[in-house]
Amino acid sequence: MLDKYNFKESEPKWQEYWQENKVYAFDPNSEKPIFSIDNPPPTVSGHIHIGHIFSYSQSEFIARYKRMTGYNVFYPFGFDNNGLPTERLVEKERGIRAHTLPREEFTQICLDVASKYVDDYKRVFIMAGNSADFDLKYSTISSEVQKISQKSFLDLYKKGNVYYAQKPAIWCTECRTSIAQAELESKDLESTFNYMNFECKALNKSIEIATTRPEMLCACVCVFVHPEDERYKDFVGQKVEVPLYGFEVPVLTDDVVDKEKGTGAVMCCTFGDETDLLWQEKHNLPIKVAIDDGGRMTELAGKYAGLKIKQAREQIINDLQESGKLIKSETLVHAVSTHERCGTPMEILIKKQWFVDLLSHKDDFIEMGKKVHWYPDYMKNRYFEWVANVDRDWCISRQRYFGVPIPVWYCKHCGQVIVADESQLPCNPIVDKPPVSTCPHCGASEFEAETDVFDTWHTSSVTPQINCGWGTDRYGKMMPMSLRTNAHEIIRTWDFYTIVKSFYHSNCLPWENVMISGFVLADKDNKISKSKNNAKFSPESLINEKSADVTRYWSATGSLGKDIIFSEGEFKNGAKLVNKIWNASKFVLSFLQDYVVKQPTLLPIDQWIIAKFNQMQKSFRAYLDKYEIGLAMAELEKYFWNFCDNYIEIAKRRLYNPQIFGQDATDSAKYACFVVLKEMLKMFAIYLPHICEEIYKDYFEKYEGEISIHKTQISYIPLESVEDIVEQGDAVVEIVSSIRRYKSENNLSLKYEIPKLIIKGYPEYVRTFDGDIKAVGCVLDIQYQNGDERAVIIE
RNA sequence: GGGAGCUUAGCUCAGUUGGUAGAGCACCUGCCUUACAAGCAGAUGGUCAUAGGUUCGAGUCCUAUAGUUCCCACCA
Repeated sequence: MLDKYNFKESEPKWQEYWQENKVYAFDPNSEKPIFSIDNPPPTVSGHIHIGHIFSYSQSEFIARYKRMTGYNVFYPFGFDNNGLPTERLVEKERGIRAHTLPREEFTQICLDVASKYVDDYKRVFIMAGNSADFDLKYSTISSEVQKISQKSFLDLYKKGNVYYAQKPAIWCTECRTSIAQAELESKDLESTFNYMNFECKALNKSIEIATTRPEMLCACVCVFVHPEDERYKDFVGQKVEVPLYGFEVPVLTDDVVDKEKGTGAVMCCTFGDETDLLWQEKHNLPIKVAIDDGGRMTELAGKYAGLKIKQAREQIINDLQESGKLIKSETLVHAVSTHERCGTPMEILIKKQWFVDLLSHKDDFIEMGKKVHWYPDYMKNRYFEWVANVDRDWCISRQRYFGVPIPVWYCKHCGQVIVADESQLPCNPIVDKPPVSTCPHCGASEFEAETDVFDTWHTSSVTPQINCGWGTDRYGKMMPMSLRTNAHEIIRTWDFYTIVKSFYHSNCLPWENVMISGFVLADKDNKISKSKNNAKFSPESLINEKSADVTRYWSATGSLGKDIIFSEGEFKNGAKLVNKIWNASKFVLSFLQDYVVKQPTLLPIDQWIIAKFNQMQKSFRAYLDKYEIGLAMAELEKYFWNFCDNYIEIAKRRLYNPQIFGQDATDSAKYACFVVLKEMLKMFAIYLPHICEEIYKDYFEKYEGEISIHKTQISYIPLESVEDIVEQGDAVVEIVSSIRRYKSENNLSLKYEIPKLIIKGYPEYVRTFDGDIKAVGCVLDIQYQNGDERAVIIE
């Protein structure tokens, strides 16, 4: 072995080796039980960040653990490179707007940009030592995946779980598309509460209303007051005049109105917000469209037509003020639902859209959620709460360009929906022909292609179907998958929609277990955001500077499901550990050149270190079986430092001096060192795959026979030992510790030889270790005495 | 407004079923000891957020309170 470990040389070398030799490949012909992981396809929306490394490493540890404990691990790697996130990336990077370009041209640019990013993502994940099987790579824009996504739609259509309807949908005026409830993000925005009078001619008095959206005045359909509000009793049933526009609207009552809010009288516009929507349906109010797809005022707004919402609002407030109609305007901060991708406040527009029925099966989704094992368990609450709060069906059509096409045509004559035939998939209705030549409903023969594409989640919600080969024999055998891994922010989207799809398609769970990871925070309060562009947190610079192993070590120090603070200290500990593993291995192996493995009669202290190893591994496995990667590593680490600081110290005199202690004693130490180091390295290989491979390839390969440490199996060390050997050895460490304390307190060198030591109150078996205590404690003579309390007396 | 997590040493956090408070880092002391000074040994340091309760016994279980973070709702 070399003197110093150089990760800069070692890490790329082994990464290449693993890829070339397909060390992590899934074996479809293996007899071993399958452990399948539904690994999240990262959204191709920009550069990979440290949060990716953190959460992907955590689930990757599980893949390695399962691989090394008897499973045939199915660990694919996908990339979510279609849809709005990718479009936004392309628009930003190229400085273009999708709707200003011909569709084909824009799609081609998206494909080019996405493939560049996919390659880059893959490169960085490999740099981080990720052990996914990249031969199982999928991309959500590929034709294979499009086929499954469209098949999912056809299946839902056949089963009546998806429908086409013209109804109010959540709309993003920036992205010019409908979006789903799950894509909304609540944001506190500053706004103004504007008070104005609606005049009632019949009563010759005015009703005062307050609104944050005065630009919607033109779409006002009525004014609501609370039925028991004494102030406005007279107005109920009367008509009032809308300021600036002059048309009249009725005053109605509804108990949703909050008497305390604003003036207690509220104008209802179609649609200013979701309450308006509720009222419109309940009171069957007329619909007036004030805002268009791109967020500009329509003709309805009169002189404000063509203005952006914000501009129109400013101008109308101005006009109200000038005409003396504005009573007052107060600033306030209120929660506004915005599109999570761009931060634009949502609007409600009536459009024809495709919806997946969620509302009639909420109970089933809850039941499914109960059958899944969530790690950590409390994270399931987020799922249940979300499902309980879902109040609209899932709108899956997007008026965008770069995505999976909705495989549908409409009869130009009667509007009949014609869906593609499964044999046509993947299908692009703009190019392809419908499966019928005449409309089955009216017999007409002209059709209009659907130009919308699917919501990206419509595709990513079928990753289990993609992974398990939906439609092939494999599917039945592989579903449900063993494990889904993701961070907590997409429980309500990815996890939820995946459960919905598996319920509708196969009435089975998509996976048995879900492992949730946290986020990386820069400090106690701050997320590491892309906008801050903090270079020191970039995965590449961390890996280049600190090594992939150390970066992985830091990922492992996180607790399951919890956010982690970026900590220099943990990187330091990781670097120390890697260094120590190297030095300890180098030292131990220097005594084991040309070693021939044979199990000798083991000395008690050698039995002790092996027995402790088995004990540690048991708890290590128990933690990993619960996905507690950090606690498992801590167990291993603790054992390792004990091995170095106590066991090696005791064993090394035998290794150095076979002529004094005899061949049997030396063989016993050699065997224990050999076997413990080998098995420890395998366990460390889960977390620190590079350095462990380096040592394995240099030394242990010839004993194990596998071409990589990552193809070996973690195992217990066979041992026939006396009872209580762990307690016995621990007692020895305790005594040695007392001697060390004495020397430290008396400023003595640790090699100072203590002339006489009296050990009181320890069990008889301690005498067995007489030689070990003498050697490591540097004691010349030991006497044993009985006693009630344990004591170590130095004379 | 509803829900969840967290609150333990100066810092970052462990603490499985209740049984004498733990680790790492930092700080301090000592040690060149024939793998490693990027090392080793040791010391200091905590009313386990607060208040009640259950119990022979509570960091752990129950109830309330406070602080904090997150999720959801609140958009007139």
